Amino acid sequence: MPDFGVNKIVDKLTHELLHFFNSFSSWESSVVRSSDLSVSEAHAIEILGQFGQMNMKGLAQKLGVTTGTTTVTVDRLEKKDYARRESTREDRRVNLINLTEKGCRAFDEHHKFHLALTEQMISVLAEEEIYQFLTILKKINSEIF
Amino acid sequence: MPDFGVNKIVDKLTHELLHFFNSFSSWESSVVRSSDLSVSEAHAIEILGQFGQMNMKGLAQKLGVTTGTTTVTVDRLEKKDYARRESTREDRRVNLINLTEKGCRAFDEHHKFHLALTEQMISVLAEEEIYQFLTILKKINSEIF
DNA sequence: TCATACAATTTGATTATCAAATTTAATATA
DNA sequence: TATATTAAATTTGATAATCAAATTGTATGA
Repeated sequence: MPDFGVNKIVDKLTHELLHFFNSFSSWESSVVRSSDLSVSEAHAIEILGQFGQMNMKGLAQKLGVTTGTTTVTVDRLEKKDYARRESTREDRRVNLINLTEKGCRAFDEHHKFHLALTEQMISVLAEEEIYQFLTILKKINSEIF
Repeated sequence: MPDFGVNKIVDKLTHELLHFFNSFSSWESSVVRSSDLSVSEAHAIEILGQFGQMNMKGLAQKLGVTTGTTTVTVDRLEKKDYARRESTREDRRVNLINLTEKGCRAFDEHHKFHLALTEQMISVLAEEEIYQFLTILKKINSEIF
């Protein structure tokens, strides 16, 4: 027997999630377009800044693209001096990708925008909703994504 | 005088938001790649299915891209019979974009994935958190995005 | 009527992406 | 030890996505 109350909330939540995601997406690209970086370059810097150095495969996974695509992106980041490859002794097939100092600065710069957006979100929420939001996102991130 | 309690929660929330957004993003592209549609085509169908027919400019805005890009996307959707342009009598410059029957089916198909994802999210939340999440997203969407 | 504004398209270039093939290195096993 | 297998990264060849700027066709206000 269907529970219409629950079904309705699934629809509503889906709608709000889509709105949220699409808006976040446009916001992100407009922020990036105002910088020296392309969207995929910025995305890679964001991952590297957040998680620290990693190999091509890991970066590709985090970016959700193939390693071929990631090779191209990292090529460009190296050319522009935002990142560099470092080969490891343990396994000479592996390249560890690091942010350069310029890359770290770009990360901080970009991250400030994210912090500002979060502040904006917080400003429209009640005190307890802020903590609820954090709790909810943590649960979803750890158990689903 | 800085409030360290609040600053810390901004950082945490930003971190979780980024994780959430990036995961949602990869999820979306892997869902799309398993279909006949490209990412931008799917995105356009998603907007049209959600909001109904709209003109090129409106669609471009929702997609967060230029009208030139949108023209190309709609060209492809028309070629594949997912959407069609309809010119209006009131203003012959304007094209209203509609989903075809095939386009509507594709939207439903894709939307089912979104509903399933939302169900998954709901399944890890407590009853009251589901409503909190909806309330929070509504506030952010209406007041910020 | 005519200048201005506007919606959409086109143009020309760059960037993003994939799947598949290739290269190079590590590892297991016969 | 030789050799087959697996694995990381790159390259290749093709297509898709995107932008800014120029263009086209239409509306509208002075």
